[in-house]
Amino acid sequence: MPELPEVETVVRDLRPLLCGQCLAAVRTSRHQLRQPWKRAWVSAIVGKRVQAIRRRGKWIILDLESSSHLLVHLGMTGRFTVVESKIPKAAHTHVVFKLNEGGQELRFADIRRFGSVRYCATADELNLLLGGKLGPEPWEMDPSDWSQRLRSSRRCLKAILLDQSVIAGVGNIYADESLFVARLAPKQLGTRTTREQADRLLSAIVQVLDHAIEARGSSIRNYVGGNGERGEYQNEFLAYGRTGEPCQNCGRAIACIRLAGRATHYCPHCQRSRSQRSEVRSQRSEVRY
DNA sequence: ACAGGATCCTGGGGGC
DNA sequence: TGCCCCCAGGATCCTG
Repeated sequence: MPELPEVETVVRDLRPLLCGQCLAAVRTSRHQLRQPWKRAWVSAIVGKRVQAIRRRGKWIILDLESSSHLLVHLGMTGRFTVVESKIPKAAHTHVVFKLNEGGQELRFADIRRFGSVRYCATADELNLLLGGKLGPEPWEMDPSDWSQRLRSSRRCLKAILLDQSVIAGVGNIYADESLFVARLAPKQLGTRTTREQADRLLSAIVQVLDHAIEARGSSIRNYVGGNGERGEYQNEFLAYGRTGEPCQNCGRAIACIRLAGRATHYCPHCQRSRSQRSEVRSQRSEVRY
């Protein structure tokens, strides 16, 4: 499931392989992706050089000559890799860009077709697609702005973390991991978040993402980096996918509930909300007196 | 206005 | 062994 660390890994892998290369030909499969491929894009792309490759949230942006762009999203099962042209195409390969040097191809494969590849003729078109609907990158988030964003939402923290217009790049895995590190309840409402908790959560997000990028992201099912290598962060999960296993802080079992339509893993003891803590305190005092 | 749910899609795993 | 059903979840659309 490619989230920010996986997308960042793909971009870092592809950068030395793509920058300066010319896209010499484009082939597409007959299966349409989420964003239908337009035939006119082929002639617009062919012959253009890749000037840069970068990431914004979970989106991959290839900057092409004459201020045009390729915008790629890996969805759930997308793979964006450079491979030797002679290697047979994997199943579910939907778009292939032939590179002018080295006998290689840039291939986009996606089993579930939740991903997308599209062409933007101008920077304005790209900004229109991404600009309005993506919040700041976690490293660039202003802490007081972040606190404000949390406190003005009546949604639970888990739902807010998944909202790309609030903070860009966090998905289900890193939302659970960040909330665990910050020791905050996924169910806690944004409006009930203190400034101290907001600071704690933002540091946890940055810490978890930095660590995951170092490990080349998490390979759960299909994900591989731009060079085809898997990630290793799945071996370091503290909460995600560890239902029933002991919490590394307190030893109690990690629970799994459904929040914002997503499986949510957390420690019911370490990640209690303030109201839950005071409930426990009053129960204890009842027992004592 | 906002929150939550349904939808798209395929492979893998569990149950029978 | 084989079949059916459910689950995984990012973005977007729909509903209350």
